[in-house]
Amino acid sequence: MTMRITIILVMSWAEHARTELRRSGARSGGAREAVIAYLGEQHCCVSAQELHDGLRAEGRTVGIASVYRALDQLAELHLVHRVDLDRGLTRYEPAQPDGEHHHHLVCDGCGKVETFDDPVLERALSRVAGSRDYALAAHDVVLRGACADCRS
Amino acid sequence: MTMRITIILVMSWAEHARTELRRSGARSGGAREAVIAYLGEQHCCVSAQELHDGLRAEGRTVGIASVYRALDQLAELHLVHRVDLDRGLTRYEPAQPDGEHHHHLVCDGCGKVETFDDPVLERALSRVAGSRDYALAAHDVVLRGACADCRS
DNA sequence: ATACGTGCAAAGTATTTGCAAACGG
DNA sequence: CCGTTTGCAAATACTTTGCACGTAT
Repeated sequence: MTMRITIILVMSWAEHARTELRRSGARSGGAREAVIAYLGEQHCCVSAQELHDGLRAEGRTVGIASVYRALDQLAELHLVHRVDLDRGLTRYEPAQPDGEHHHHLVCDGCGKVETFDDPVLERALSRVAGSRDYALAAHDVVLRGACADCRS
Repeated sequence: MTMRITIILVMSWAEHARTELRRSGARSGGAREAVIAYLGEQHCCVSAQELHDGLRAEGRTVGIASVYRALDQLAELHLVHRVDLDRGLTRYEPAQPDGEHHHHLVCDGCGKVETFDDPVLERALSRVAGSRDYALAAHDVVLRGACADCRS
């Protein structure tokens, strides 16, 4: 008789981020920990200001400079993606360790942000990068238009 | 006997922009004219500062505020596209009247910017927008990576 | 003539940096 | 202890706005 035991190791993004930070030689501190905890609960991108305000609303007061420093550090380790949806405002979202990601669809009317992913799109992007001999590190795709509600 | 005369009207982007501005009810002035002339000579996107410096180098001194105002107005009429390649810095490029456009490939190493366009990519984007019932107004695609030179 | 265009300076917004104090390993 | 992290304030970078004056139509 054979028994097969499968252990599924589920590590949340926040845990993953803490692990990678430790591995990179960083110490831990309250401000960055708060940023990680907050980001881990987001399903889509947030701006530094939103993050700052969100933490304040939870009672954790963190200097805005520390928010930016934490985000920089996380981006450096590829733990967050920077997303530019509005000009002049950077948004950040947790990056999945397995490279899984999505893109954004923004409604010009109501500002609503939806996400999507599309294998054909991804293949087209890889093909373009390959044909120009670029080692692709990141890619951003933003679609803008009027959603069904805003058109009716 | 029938004679068919085909007149191919080639209008430069700058001429087209002037025409559209006039049609929109705008008057003409030195600052905006300098911006249009400068943009018309660009093959790819430039920032407001680059444009301002470029004009100054040519001896045409234009207030930076007028540069921004001209760019806003041109963007409003869809005569220029705004392009975000770096966070916190908007670039502008002439928009072809026929909707023809390209996307950008940025080298993380040397900062070089190349352009590309790809029909498969465009179709994939249209399909995504359609499936979500969005009337697509614009789309931005930026690929980032290391170019062949920077990898060797 | 009258609104639009322009330049300057001031204000605004997002982000970064200098520095001294607090803190973690 | 010693180097990292943090908060504050000041600095920076880019862009917008207020206002007085010039200019095109």
